[in-house]
Amino acid sequence: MVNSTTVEQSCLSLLNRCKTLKSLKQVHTHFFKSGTDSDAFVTGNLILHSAILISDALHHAHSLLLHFPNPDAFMYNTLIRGFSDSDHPHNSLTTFIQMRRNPNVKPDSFSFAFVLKSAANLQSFDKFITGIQLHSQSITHGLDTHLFVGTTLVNAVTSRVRVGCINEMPVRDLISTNIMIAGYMKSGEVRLAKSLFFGEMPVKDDVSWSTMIVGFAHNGCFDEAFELFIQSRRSGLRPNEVSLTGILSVCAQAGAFEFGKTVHGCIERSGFVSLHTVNNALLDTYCKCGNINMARLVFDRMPGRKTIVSWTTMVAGLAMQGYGEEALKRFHQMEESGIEPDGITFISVLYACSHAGLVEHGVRYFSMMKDRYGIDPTYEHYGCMVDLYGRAGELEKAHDFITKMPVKPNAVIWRTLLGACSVHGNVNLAEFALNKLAELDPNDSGDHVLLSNIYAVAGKWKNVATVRKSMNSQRLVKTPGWSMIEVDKIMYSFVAGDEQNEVINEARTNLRNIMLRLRDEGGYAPEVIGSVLHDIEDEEKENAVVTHSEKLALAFGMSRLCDGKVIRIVKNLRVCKDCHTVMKLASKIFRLEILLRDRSRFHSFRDGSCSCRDYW
DNA sequence: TTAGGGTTAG
Repeated sequence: MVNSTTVEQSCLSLLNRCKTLKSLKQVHTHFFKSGTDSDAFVTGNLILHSAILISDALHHAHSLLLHFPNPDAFMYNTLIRGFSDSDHPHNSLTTFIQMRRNPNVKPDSFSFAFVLKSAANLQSFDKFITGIQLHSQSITHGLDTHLFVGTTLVNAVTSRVRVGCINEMPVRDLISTNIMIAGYMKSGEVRLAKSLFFGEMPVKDDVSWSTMIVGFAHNGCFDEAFELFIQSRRSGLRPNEVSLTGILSVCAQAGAFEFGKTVHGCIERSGFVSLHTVNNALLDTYCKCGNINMARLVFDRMPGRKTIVSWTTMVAGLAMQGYGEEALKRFHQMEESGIEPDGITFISVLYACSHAGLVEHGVRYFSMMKDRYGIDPTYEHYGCMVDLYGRAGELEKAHDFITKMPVKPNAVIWRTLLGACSVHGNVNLAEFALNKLAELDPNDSGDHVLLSNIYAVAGKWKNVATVRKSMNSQRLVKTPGWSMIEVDKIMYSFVAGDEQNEVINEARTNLRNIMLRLRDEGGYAPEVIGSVLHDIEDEEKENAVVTHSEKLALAFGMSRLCDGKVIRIVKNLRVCKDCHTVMKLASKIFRLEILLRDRSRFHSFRDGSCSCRDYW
């Protein structure tokens, strides 16, 4: 008699040799003939191989599950995970719901962890939670077939219930709890992640800490991220390759140069300085913090052969700071070193051309990408080309390029054209682009604000009023602008129209004095026309413009940072023209170096001028 | 018995 363990082991070894769906089906036929295909372990592994280990076999895994008489939790879990990485991630959620409907199966920690991850990636966390909640209610009430009963119950779901629902998990081990924290963080549920991490995890590992740290940053809570990193060090946790790249990415996102330098020191001491991943993250941090000299140093001293990520990061970093020629030089060095560029490299190359006004070069690189390297352009590449022509003021060429694109232009493409129209004041083309945007993505308030600004600059006040009215009726709210500045390794953020507090008051007081000196010594007059504030009095206009968040950050930095230090500001939106003028004047009158990272590039202000050459 | 987590280039 054959031992069942032996049968299962031989089944596994057969499956492990399968690399294609075809060979898997042959093995399946073999199982069928020997009668082992009715075994749950065998089918479970068939599903695992088709859903995860072999490409393009997910549909086969699904059909295996559908045809198996009594599928178990392992099979459902495997399929939930398989769908989460597929073209139809939503099927993870439906598979989970099917599992809940099967009275013979109970979800375990794997089920919750996998489906939560999918839900977070789909950004449908609320639907997922609501779905589970409603479903458990509907089971109790005998309404199983009506999964989503209605909005009344949806509205009744409170945070307390959400936590309760996650507590349904029968087993909660360390790994699944870590995945849940990541899921909460990705879906913006910082409070729930914190309550799990601080309240319900007596045992944490390095992944738990890292998940929290990068999760905080993902939600804009940079101070909490840095604080937790410090706490993790204090509690004796030794950093590793992944946690270091993680904290560096937090510094890069925040533009936290001082904290980044501390982490750099920690890397030098820990011996992780020889790792490519860590070096690449460090390089990116210096680029995103605007310190191109440190970035060059890290890049040039990188041990061993540089990877495509190292080269592309360097090219992108140079491009962002307006060093177009050097970015292209590095690109050619990359080619010479035998590393073949990919689509992402070309995005950086095209970006470099566009921000340095190198139109002809950009056109050549765009052709080279396809002709020499066989890379098909994506929407991002097309977007770069529209930006390239648009920035250079060749708006008709930009429009012409869009009409000749082999794919249907998306909202980003039209938005890029709209942005260019705004810079160059082309009202007709702007209206045309906005009409396209109204079809594709009508809810973006930024688009309406841009058009309204274009009308304002052209003096078309009636049109401005119409746009504002339509924004109000559609309840479109402007994205609030914020700026951050790092002082003594602490990130201070400023939001226009923020409530009063000590920091804001300090910034406001200092700002008033700064503005007076700019007016008296620099001849500053506020830029009010383009600020969509035509319907209020002049004096109010000035006040409203004056309090843009980057000005508050500047004033705060000037009062807190010692002389000679570069003022580094990070802003979430594009800098407005008036703030740009203020930064230029301030750099001259107060003999300051100001570095402003906005949504699209770096502005380096020195002695009254900016590295963007007033073009952004 | 089979499975799972945090990170780096636009």
